[in-house]
Amino acid sequence: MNIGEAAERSGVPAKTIRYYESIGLIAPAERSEGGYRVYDAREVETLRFVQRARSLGFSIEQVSALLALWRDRGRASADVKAMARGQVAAIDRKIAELQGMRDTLEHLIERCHGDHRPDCPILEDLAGQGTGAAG
Amino acid sequence: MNIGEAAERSGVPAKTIRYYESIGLIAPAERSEGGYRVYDAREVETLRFVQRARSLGFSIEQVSALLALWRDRGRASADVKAMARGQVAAIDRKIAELQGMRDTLEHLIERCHGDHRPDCPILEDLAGQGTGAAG
DNA sequence: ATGGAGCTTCCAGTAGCTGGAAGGTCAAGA
DNA sequence: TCTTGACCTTCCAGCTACTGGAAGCTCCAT
Repeated sequence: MNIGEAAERSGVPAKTIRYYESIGLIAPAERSEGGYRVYDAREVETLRFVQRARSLGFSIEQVSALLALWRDRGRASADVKAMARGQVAAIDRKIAELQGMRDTLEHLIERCHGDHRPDCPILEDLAGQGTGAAG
Repeated sequence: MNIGEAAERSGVPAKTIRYYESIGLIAPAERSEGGYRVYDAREVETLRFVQRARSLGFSIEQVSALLALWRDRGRASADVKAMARGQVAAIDRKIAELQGMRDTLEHLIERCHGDHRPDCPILEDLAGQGTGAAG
């Protein structure tokens, strides 16, 4: 199949497939006589794997490592589990950071009249604090 | 004061101050005879404002709007409040997305032995699912 | 032969900086 | 006066992970 169909079946846009190939995340596809990239079911499966891992927040580099583990039939599941745990920890840090921002903003919003008057604790806070308190 | 001191006092790196100037977020600084940028307390205050707003997750474009509101002594606080509410909503969306990722990963981790054996539900899931379930 | 969908490569742009090179300025010390 | 070195200047490149678009080639149906 051509790249368009592979894109449709894997959920990875054609443009992105070429990009993944260009950075070496996936192997260069075979080419037809006319120079078109040709894919089979196996490669679509790989693309799906990449897609799913990306949607779970793994970076390209992490996906590359996961792909290697996936292809290594003899690998220890502990390796994969450790990566997943690391990813959960990273996500937790991001969530905590966002929560901090959120709480600060919420607090400011509560104290802001939100009417036609110019008094606004939100701006006053932004102006008054030196370093960020949310991260 | 020179850019180094302004950076130290505001918490915004010198490099970033120049960047902010280059994109028009802040006004071009005065220059000394030798061509050095010169700052006063007022500009440091502006930089702090920017720093704080950025740390709360506002985009450069949003910060630009907030700066305009801040400088407009007659503005209605409702405008600011609306922006802050929008920002909270955006943060909430991001948190929800991350929570989804987190929960999926946590679930997979629970089912993974994490030992020397190659069986790993994490990889199996990544390979088996078509489209992402976390976003 | 022709039209159009789909493919190719390559360049540029997105957000928000950050690092580094090459060189100018300034104040202190010998 | 000269030198040293910290600090400043501009400009270019690179980071993540794509995405859009231009110019041109291929393939298939009519």
